Amino acid sequence: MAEGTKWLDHDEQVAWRGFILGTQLLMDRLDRDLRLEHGISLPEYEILVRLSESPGREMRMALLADALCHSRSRVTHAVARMERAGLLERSKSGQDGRGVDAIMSQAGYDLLVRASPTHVEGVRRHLVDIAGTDFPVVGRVMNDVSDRLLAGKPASADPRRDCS
Amino acid sequence: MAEGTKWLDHDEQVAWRGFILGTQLLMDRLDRDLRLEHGISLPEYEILVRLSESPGREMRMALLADALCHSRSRVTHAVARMERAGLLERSKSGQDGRGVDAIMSQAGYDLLVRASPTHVEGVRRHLVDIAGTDFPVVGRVMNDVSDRLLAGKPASADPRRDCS
DNA sequence: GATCGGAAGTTGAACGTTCACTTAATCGGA
DNA sequence: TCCGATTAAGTGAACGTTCAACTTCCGATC
Repeated sequence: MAEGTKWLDHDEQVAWRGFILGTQLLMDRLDRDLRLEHGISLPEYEILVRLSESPGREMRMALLADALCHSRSRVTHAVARMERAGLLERSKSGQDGRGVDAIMSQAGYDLLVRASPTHVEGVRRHLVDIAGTDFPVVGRVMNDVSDRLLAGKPASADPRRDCS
Repeated sequence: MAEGTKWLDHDEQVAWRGFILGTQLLMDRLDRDLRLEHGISLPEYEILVRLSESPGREMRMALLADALCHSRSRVTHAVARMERAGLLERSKSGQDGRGVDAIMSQAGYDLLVRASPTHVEGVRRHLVDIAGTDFPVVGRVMNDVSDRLLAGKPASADPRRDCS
């Protein structure tokens, strides 16, 4: 124990375990609520959100992957499942012969409209309201954490488009 | 959009997305580091930590599940894999004929000793140091989130032993 | 001292993610 | 213009978690 490692003191330990447990319980809860009430998972919901914010409600697969910080493979599988469920369609992108656009369907948009109150109210009830005036602090810290962990992996060549 | 839902304003939205992305990247990174350097996942590491803190370095399966807030089934599978890997053993508990104890092996303890610097340094570098003086705030918030989400589900009958 | 409800743990299938590999299309110099 | 490198996307197997049974055992009740 006398190596160079600087261990966590008691308070840090309590904070860290609270962090791990809290995030785990929070994400589990948000996921569960979406599944039970709308038959959709949190990752799927996030894909719908990104598509809905993109012009034409469509997005290149790679852009979707970068925005969510998911692997290309993961997005391929997820989009394939969602296409089977009728939430979106795929079509070869015009410009780049390799590219594929994921295009939100009306059913997908309708589902998002129905599901978003569930999600937002969950986020409020289980995090925002509990954090109170400290919520901006938590947000800033976790944004810094993201920035630090993203630095060094330029991900995509497009500036300002990585994991937004 | 004119229902009762109170949507997130711009700053809240930025904070929330930073939170989701930051926790995701952080956990992925800690998991990856443990896997690459020690061939163990973060959930497996957490099991080793709990066992190491328990008297006799052994723990009832249900206690382990409650402490980590994992399902019984999940712990059964994880412990089975770790037993195969020689990190621990299982033996029927004396008192309760239904009970099973997970007992850390010397190899498991040695692995924990080797892996913990990796983990702790990762937590420091990627979260504690970045949060700086705000880290206690983050810890308090996430502990409150945990408490709120645990309230209502007494989990185990043992007071003060739920998901510690 | 039999019976019924519940708790502890396991099992196997289904599902979603990761990983390594493959295919196809584009880009950038020689 | 041709060729090698790179990028976009998909594929299928492996892995870990969830879910719904299921078995075994405890404990309370009458």
